[in-house]
Amino acid sequence: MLNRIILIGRLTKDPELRYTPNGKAVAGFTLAVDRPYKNQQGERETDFINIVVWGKQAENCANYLSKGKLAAVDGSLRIRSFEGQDGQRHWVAEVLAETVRFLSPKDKNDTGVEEMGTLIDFTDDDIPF
Amino acid sequence: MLNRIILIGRLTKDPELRYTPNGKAVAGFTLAVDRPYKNQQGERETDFINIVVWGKQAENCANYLSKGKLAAVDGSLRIRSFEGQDGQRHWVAEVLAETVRFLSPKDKNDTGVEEMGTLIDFTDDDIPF
Amino acid sequence: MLNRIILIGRLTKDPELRYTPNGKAVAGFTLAVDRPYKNQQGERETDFINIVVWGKQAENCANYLSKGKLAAVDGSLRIRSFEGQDGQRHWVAEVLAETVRFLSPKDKNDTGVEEMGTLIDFTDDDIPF
Amino acid sequence: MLNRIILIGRLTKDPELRYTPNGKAVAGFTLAVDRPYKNQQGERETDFINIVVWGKQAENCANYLSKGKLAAVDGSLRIRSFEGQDGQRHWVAEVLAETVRFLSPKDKNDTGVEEMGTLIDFTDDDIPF
DNA sequence: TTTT
DNA sequence: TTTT
Repeated sequence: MLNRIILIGRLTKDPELRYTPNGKAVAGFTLAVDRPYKNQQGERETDFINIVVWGKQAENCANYLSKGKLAAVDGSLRIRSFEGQDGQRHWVAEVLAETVRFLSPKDKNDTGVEEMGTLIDFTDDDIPF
Repeated sequence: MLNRIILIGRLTKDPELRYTPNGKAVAGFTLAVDRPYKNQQGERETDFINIVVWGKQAENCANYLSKGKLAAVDGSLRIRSFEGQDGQRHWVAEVLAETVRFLSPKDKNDTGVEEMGTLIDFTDDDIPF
Repeated sequence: MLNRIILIGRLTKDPELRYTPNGKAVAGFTLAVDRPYKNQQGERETDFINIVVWGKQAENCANYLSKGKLAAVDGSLRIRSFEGQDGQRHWVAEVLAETVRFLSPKDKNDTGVEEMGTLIDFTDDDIPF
Repeated sequence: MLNRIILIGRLTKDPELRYTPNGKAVAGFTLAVDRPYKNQQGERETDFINIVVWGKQAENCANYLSKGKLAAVDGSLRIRSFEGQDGQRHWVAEVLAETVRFLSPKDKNDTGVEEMGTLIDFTDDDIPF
């Protein structure tokens, strides 16, 4: 019915870019997202969350993101079921990104932010009321 | 850079449906969203938030939503500037809905939920990794 | 850094309520969240997402939610690692709910919505600017 | 019922820090949030969104944020009504921040991210199922 | 200009 | 009353 997730974190590795048989680009990477509080042992914990992104944005991610870079993801949570090597059914969570934003400055002498448009292009007519 | 808002509330009136000169449908309505806590006077407060939705979803809202109905909106916050009747510049906030969900059962003998697809149709190829 | 997820779906079973050794209530349930689009075979898919909620809200969920009821969850995504029965390390995703809203009318003759306050209580002083 | 907004943008000015009569800190600032697409004139538009944040986080914002800095805000949208200088009732939108994240590196030779914990501290007991 |  |  409604499924919306927003994450900010750092890439654990460079993105992996693949193409489907029909030539559509798809990129995958993992985001390390620190929890805001410390646990009972006084240590900060981190969730490692798999991200999948399609099309032009996948190629942009492969070009502009790399290990350690800060990124924001806006998408939805998918629970994918797959057959394990043990013949068992397993589930894996991944975030299907609708939008990815690049939050790390391009280089150390630059405070700018590499940005990426969404692929969805709303028409911005005047509203008649 | 990133602008995402999710609301659940009740319509204060029936939606208004208009068409732009180029024939594009646009609907507007106000959502009454109760705050989760009481204020110092012990009363529950409410935010009245204007929603704008375009295209096929606008027509669906006009058909399926009405005063008092419960709805969820997923979209972005816009601050629109306009010239007041006093010649002054004013600002108004409104939510541009990307998705609207109808949460009120169709009728009293039904617990189902009227649902509306998004207009954006992701392709769901197999992920090659 | 930032981890926010909002879901609307139906419970696949009644919530399970437990207590930790130190007497803290915790409830678990699974939400069936339909995807907004159909897949290539023309069928609607569903994500089954595990929810965990603590404290007073856990007890409210156990009292007011049951199989098939519609609920909204606002929380964060956790990836928990555990030792499988096969001695292997596995990961499971779950949503730690900060807020749960009950969206199903109490009974068929009622269009009202059972609501639950958040546990977090902001003070609502006047803003001095 | 549910009111959640997540924004990433840049401060248009330094934050303003005030204290209520009862000594509670409150900070206000405006976030410039670029829209992801260009309008019909081919220009990128921006929403200027007022943020309010209370308590310890208000003081952290005053200390670590300044004009031009990148920040993420997670909170709720409030529509506040006030008496205009013309005796008229007006409405203003503002975001009550629950969490603010500082996304600009501390200085040019540092890619780190200044971070701020939430004030809300979940207990992280083991989940008994 | 406000809904249950 | 606007940021990069």
